[in-house]
Amino acid sequence: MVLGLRESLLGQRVQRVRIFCDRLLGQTTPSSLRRVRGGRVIGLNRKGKFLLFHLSNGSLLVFHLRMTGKLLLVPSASPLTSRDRLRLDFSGWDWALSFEDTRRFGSLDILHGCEAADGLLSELGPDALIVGLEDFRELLAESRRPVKALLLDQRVIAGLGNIYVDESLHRAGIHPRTPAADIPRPDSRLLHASMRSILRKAIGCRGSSVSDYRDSRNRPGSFQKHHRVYQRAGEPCITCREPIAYIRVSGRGTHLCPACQKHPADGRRSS
DNA sequence: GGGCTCCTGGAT
DNA sequence: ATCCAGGAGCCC
Repeated sequence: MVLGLRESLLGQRVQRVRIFCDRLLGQTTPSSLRRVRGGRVIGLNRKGKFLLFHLSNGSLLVFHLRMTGKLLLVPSASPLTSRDRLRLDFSGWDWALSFEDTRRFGSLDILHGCEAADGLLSELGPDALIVGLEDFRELLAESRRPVKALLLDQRVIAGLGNIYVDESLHRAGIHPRTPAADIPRPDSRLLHASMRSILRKAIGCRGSSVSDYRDSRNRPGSFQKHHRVYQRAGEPCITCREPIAYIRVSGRGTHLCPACQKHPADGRRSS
């Protein structure tokens, strides 16, 4: 998402911001909206699941798409629809940025100057694509929570969601309920590697479109074609043909292969 | 940890 | 009608 937006938006000057959703509006103030106007997009980055628009006037727009959010480039002349939650117009450009979000869980925070370092982003753990193997191992070693819960916790490690956690654990052969600290060194190396390669590949595929995700040019992602467990309950495991199971782990629907991903306690319990 | 909440819509 | 969903914050 960032890559696609960056090539089109970088250098554009914000002409106006319109918000059509009370929830989104509640997160902003009229004065902070005013301060955004006239700023040029000088940087577009990602931090975990947050999208950061740096403007030349010191404003920082922080989007989070949550489950159903989309940032779409639309012709600036295109009429507003009931799906539009926000519209960003740019000076002298025939494209606009539209934020659509069926379930309205998405967010926009507008920060200025030094505020940018506070709150929100400061709580985030290291990005899953940046954290090194040894730091990753330390994060695991410090907790006995189920490894799935740990990987989903953005304060521990930022950027992973339900799909990529399930896929990473499957490829590393780790049961999602394994206490993180119990993961042996060879397995944590595997997990670190699979997490990185899956995220890189998924980004290359422009994400996974389980239902309605679209990139900024309204194209679905294609990584769902490479899912080995997510939404494959009952279908044979790619590696061992065992049917993929569906369970609940720390409140989240979880897909795994019961044969490839053994829980360490299973052996003890059955003997 | 588990459970509930914020929302809307699709599948069954 | 009921269950489920790419997320995450709040409560006990």
